[in-house]
Amino acid sequence: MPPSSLTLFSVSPGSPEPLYRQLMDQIRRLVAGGQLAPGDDLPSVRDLAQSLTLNPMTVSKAYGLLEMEGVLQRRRGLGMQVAGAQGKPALDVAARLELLRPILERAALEARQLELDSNFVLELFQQIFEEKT
Amino acid sequence: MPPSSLTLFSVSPGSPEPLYRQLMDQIRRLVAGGQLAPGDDLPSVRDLAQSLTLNPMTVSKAYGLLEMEGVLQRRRGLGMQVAGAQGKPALDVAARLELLRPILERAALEARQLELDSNFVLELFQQIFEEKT
Amino acid sequence: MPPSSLTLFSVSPGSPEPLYRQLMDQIRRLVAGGQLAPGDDLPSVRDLAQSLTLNPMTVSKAYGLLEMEGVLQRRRGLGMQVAGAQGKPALDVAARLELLRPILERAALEARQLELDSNFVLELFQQIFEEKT
Amino acid sequence: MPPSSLTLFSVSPGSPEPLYRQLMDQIRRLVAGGQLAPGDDLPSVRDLAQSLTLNPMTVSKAYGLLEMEGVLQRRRGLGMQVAGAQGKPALDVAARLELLRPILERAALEARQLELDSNFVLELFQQIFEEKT
DNA sequence: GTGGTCTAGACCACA
DNA sequence: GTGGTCTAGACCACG
Repeated sequence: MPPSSLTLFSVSPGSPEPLYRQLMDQIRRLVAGGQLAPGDDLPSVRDLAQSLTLNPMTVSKAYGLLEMEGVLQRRRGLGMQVAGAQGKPALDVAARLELLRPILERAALEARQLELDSNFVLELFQQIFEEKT
Repeated sequence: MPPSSLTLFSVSPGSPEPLYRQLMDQIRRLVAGGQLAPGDDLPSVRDLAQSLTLNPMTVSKAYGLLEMEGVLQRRRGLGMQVAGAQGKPALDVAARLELLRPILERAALEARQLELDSNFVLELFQQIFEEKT
Repeated sequence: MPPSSLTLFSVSPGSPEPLYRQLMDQIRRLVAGGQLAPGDDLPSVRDLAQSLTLNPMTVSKAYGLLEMEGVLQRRRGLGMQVAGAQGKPALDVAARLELLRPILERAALEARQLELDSNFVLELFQQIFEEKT
Repeated sequence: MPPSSLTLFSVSPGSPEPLYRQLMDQIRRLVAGGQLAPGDDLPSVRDLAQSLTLNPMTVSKAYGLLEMEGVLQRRRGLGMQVAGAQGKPALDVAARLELLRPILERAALEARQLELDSNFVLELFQQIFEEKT
C-alpha cells in the first residue's frame, strides 16, 4: 500500500464549488477509478494543504467527511487510508459512468445554450480528452 | 415586441442556487431558445418581483447583470428589453466553442480520474446531448 | 433663417448621460460652433422625437431648459428658434475649446489609466478626427 | 503582499456619481498606477465600509463588479486581492487603444459640432494629457 | 410608470 | 474572520 502521490490532486480556487467539496469529489473519483486502492495511504493533511496552497482545515474537513461516508478510514497516528473491501467494493464501468453523468449534463446544457452543433462539440471533447492522456 | 408573459418565469427558493442566478439562467435560456426574441419587453422589476414573491432588488440584480452581459438592454424609463442583434456581434462557432472548452476540460479530467474509456464517455455524452434537445 | 436639418442630431441611448442632457449639450455646441445661427428654426418637438425615436417629452424638456438658459427662444405657434444676438454672442475659438475641455480630460484620464503612451493616443485621435470629416 | 491601507480610499457622498462606482474607479486607478500591486490584499468589506461610513453592501457591490472585470480576485474566506498576471493576459497596446476609441470618437464628434480646427484640438488634448501625468 | 442606489439588519457558507 | 445573498423600505432621476 504505497502512499498516494501528491500530483494526483488539484483544485481550482476560481470555481464556485467549495474547495473542500472539490477535494472530496476528486478523492471519490480516484477511489472509484482504482487509482487509489483500498489500503493506500493518503497524503497528510499538512502536505496536501501545502501542495495545493489550501488551509489545512479545508483538507481536514474533506478527509473527515469522507471518513463519515466510509470512503476513507483514519488509522490513529498513521494518517488516513483508503477504506478496505468491507467499506465499498470497487465500482464497475457503468457505475463510474453514472458518476460522470452530472458534469456531462451540465456541459450539454451549456452547449445547447450556445447553440452549438453536437458534432463540433463531440469533436472538441474528444480532442481535449485525448491530448491530455 | 409584445411584453413577455409573467408566466414564463419561476424560481425555487429551496435551491442552493441563488435566486438572482436562477433568474439569469432562465432568461438566458428563454432568449437562446427564442421564447424571448430581440426587442421583446421584459416584465417590470416590480411586477416580476411580486409575481415571484421576491424582493425587487433581487430581480433588479439579475436584470443588471444580464445587461452587462449584453443579453438585455435598458430603455430608460421604459423598462428592459431583449437586446437586439446589435447588442452582441454574435460570436462565430469557433468562439462559442472556446467558451465551452473549460467545462469540457473539467469533464475530461473527471473521466480520466474515473479511469473511463474515451469511447464510453463520448457515447454517454452524445446520448445526453441529444435526448434533451 | 432656414430650418435646421434633422441630420445634425443624434443621441446614444446606451450612454449613462440622460437623453435630454445629451440633446441640450449637442444643441449648445451646434449654436456655439455656428452650425445653428441666431434666428434658425429648430425641428419641431414631434419631428425631432420621431427622428431620434425619443419620447416627445424628452425633446420638449431639452428645449424648455435651453429656453430658460437663453440659448433658444419660443415663438408662439411657430416653434423654437435659436436666440438672437441679444441672447448670447457667438463664441470665439478659445471659448469653444473650453467647452471641449471636459471630454478631453475624461479621455486623457482613461488613456492614463490604460497606461497608454501619449503619442499613440494622439495619433489615433487625429486619425479618427480626420476620417469622419 | 501587504494589506492595503484604508487611508488610500475615499468617497464623496455629495457627488452625482454613485458611491460604488466612485470606489470602482478609484480601485482601478490604484491598480493601474501600481499603488495596489497584484497579490495585494484589499481591506475587508466591513472595514472599508466602516472607514468610509458606507453600508457594507455598497462596498461589496464594487468588489463584486471588479471581480467580474478581472481586476480583483476572491480568495474564499480570506478576502479579496488584486488579480495577478494570470487574471488578465494583459492587453497589448493595440487592444488598449481600441478600448479608448469610443471616447475619442465622441470627443471628435463634439469638436466637429463646435467647428473646431483639428490642430487646436490636438494641441489642447496633448496639453491636458501631459500636465496631469 | 420605469430602473438605480443606498441603508439597516439578518442569515448563510467557507476557511 | 471572510464575502454572498436576501429582505424591507426609502429616495432619486428619467421619460
